[in-house]
Amino acid sequence: MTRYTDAVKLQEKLAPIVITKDKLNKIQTVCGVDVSYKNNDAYAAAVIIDAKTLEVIKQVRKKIKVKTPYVPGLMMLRESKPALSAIKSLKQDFDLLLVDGNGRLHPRKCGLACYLGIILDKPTIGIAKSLLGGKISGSSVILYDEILGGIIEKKGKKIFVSVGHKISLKTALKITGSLVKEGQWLPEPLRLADRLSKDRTEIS
DNA sequence: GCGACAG
DNA sequence: ATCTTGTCGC
Repeated sequence: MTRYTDAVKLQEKLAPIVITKDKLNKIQTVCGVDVSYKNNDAYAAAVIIDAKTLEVIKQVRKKIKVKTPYVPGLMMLRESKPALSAIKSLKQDFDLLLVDGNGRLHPRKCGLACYLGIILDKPTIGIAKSLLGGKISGSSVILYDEILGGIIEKKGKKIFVSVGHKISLKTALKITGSLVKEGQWLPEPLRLADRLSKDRTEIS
């Protein structure tokens, strides 16, 4: 029994637990999380912004050792620990989580965003910058005869939005769109977390 | 068997 | 994701 097989079974077990309906209160703060790599180190960044002004409220950076390689469909094995570490380091609550990776738009309908959403029990949205699977039909992505993702295009580039947890695809698309600043491609929480995760300054 | 494949 | 120079475009 490999680690990969266990991960696949976990995804199959969690997929039915994902809540795809709106179970959220007023969204005042949004947290974005992203991870970048350098050698065997993961640099995770989490940023909380005000959903209305898009101004940063709090941000944190975390350096973690990682051995697990990236395997398509099993990104949770490589990124969940660093991501959770950064989010916990914030020591501050938020209303919605934006993850750099897919939610239900995944071979087993359980991408990294679903995993983190369930673990944290938070409304969560998955945002992927490229397609992992599925067919594009208009502004939707269809996988297994089911619409599992939506598309938002800015600056000629697309982002693939899907449900992470406790939110509907419709609401996820609406909120994600409202978080994209004029002239930008990615929603603010992720654009900032992405930039911060690439900061290689020594972490004290 | 072959190709595709979030970050 | 990361490796990498110059180069095209606003």
